[in-house]
Amino acid sequence: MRDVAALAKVSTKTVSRVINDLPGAGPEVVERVRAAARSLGYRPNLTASSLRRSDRRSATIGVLFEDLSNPFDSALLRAVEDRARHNGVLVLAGSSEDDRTLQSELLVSLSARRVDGVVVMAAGGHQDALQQERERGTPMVLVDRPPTFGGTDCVTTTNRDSSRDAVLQLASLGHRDIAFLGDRRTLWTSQERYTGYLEGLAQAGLTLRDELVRTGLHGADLAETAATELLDLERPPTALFTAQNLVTVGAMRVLRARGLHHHTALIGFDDFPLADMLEPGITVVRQDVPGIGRKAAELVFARIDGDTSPPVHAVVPAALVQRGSGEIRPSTD
Amino acid sequence: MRDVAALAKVSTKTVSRVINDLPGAGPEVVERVRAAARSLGYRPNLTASSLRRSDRRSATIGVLFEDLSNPFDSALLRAVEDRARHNGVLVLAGSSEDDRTLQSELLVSLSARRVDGVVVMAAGGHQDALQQERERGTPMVLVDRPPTFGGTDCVTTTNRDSSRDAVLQLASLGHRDIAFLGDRRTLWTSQERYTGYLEGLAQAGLTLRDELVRTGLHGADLAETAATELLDLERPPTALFTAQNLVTVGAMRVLRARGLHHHTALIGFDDFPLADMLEPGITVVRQDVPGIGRKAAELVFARIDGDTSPPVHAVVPAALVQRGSGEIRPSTD
DNA sequence: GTCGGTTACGTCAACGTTGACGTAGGAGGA
DNA sequence: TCCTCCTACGTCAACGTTGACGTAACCGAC
Repeated sequence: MRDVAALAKVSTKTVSRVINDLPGAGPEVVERVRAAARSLGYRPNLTASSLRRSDRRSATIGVLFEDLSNPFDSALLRAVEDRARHNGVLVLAGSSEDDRTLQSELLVSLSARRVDGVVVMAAGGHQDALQQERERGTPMVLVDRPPTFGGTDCVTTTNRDSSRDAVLQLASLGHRDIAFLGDRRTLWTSQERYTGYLEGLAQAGLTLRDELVRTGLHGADLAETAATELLDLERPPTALFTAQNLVTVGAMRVLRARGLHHHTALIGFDDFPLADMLEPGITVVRQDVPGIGRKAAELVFARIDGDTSPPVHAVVPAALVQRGSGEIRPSTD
Repeated sequence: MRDVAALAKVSTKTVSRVINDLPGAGPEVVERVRAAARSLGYRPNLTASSLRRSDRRSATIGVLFEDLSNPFDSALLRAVEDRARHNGVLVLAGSSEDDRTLQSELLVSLSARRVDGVVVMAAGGHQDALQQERERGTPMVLVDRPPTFGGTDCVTTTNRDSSRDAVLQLASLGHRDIAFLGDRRTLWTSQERYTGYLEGLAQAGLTLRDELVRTGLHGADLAETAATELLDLERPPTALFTAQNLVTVGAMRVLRARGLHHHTALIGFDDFPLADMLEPGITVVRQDVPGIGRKAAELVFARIDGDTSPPVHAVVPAALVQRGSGEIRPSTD
């Protein structure tokens, strides 16, 4: 910047004015400075600028999801990114791997870089680190899972209602033995979906069979094992409700391996690519992922802009997408 | 920091020493400073620190891919992120949407934040903005597509060789009419895969039928149209080589709609989730995405650490994964 | 002609941190 | 005893930028 000022024979302050399109620079000087900046390949230093400016904004937000390579997470990231770009804001992204220690470290890293706000998919268990960061004043929005502490916005989907609807659809087709396969119980979404499952059973007048409930299935492999065990029961389920997409994939693998994919009904929570291309197509509860991301980004930016209205828990509706697997009737033998 | 210093009754410089674990602070003082920092909730400001430090590192790198919600891109991002975390480095991520203007703007944004280096999936067409940034001294590694300018590392896969192998496999099964469906011709990968296709045909002693080549298929919809047209030919292809994953999906949809998925062979470039769950499973050329990401990250970090050896073009081998669709023989009617 | 107002600059200090360097006090050796 | 060296601090300035404020020149109005 000093070099540009010297070359254009003005003060650095005037260069600053030109760069930021502030008034107080004559047209001729503006042109001279622009030319000098171009010829020297000058790039303003945003970090220095934000250090000095009164608003102290870094025009950067942090995004802390479980696994950026997961389609759900990456679609969410993309939605947040689009909204951020719209505001001239860049995104620092990290994967917490659902590990509180790692999440906490990443949060400190983001904080050290003075991000203007964060969008977090909270790791399971206590949220002390998140709460602490929030209490330091960092604008924060939780996605997918709500905070266990107060004063913080979040965006989730209709986990319970949509799960209930899925179970009700299976029941209405005549299924009486509907299994629940869920992710780790520490996850709020898992619990909600399980509650929805229970509500669905109750509403349909079905009684819960405990041995048809398998949880703690983190990853497709564990889901495969669980599905295998379920199908080996003396009275196996005629329908499966899988409460997470990797679990759905694991269950599908087993059904397919046993040639049951046209006989055992399956509804999964969370859509996944090509679910429509399988035979049968997989009926799923589809979350509005871009909608969730957009909403989350809108909330952070509103808070960053000083919105002090009471915290919001936005719920973005999910929809049941019928593709075949969830419309299979129980075998009549 | 001043507050911490005041509370611990030392100078800010001593606080700095304690925070950075530098020698020159007595054990008692260290403890006092630590306690003060804790009680005040002090967080060092990395941007101010990097402004002042001599190495001028921001401990942040930029990642500029085409679309972060694309599974290929997000898997790559994750691999880079893992390697970065290992170095205590955070990742600023952006989607260029294969738009040079947008890519250039994002590059300027990254540069303004003084990232230590960038990993870029170059947008199609000229690479003036990339070259300019590179010439400013920013460590840069291109992934998926090589630079059109010199002095820059890149990591790609065996586009040509693997495409040739795919075509040779189809030819060895007896296919003589093998179609090529490719993405936009401005993309280097598209061109390479097409060249591999030509080499395969030549090596198998087959002659190229121009009407079996369709390119410029950006997205599954265009691929569907092209596949439909191909199958409507008087002498339709008995095998398809689809050179990008969305193109593969589009082609699959059409084959399925026409009931040809067990009769027309299909090999796609790039794996995608659940390709093994379809009927038939889709034979693909699978890139080693984590390997590419890891290598790219290693290269940037080496350059950031001052490695001045000649630029490298790393080639990470892809593998043909046989799942059924690529092993279909031509109908004998 | 004088005055208030505006425009187009410049000067200075500060944002939070650290490199360079200074200094006081104690340990150790000749 | 005196000098040297080391340790444990502190002081100062600077990184690149901008807010606050100053100032010189010019304009129009009375």
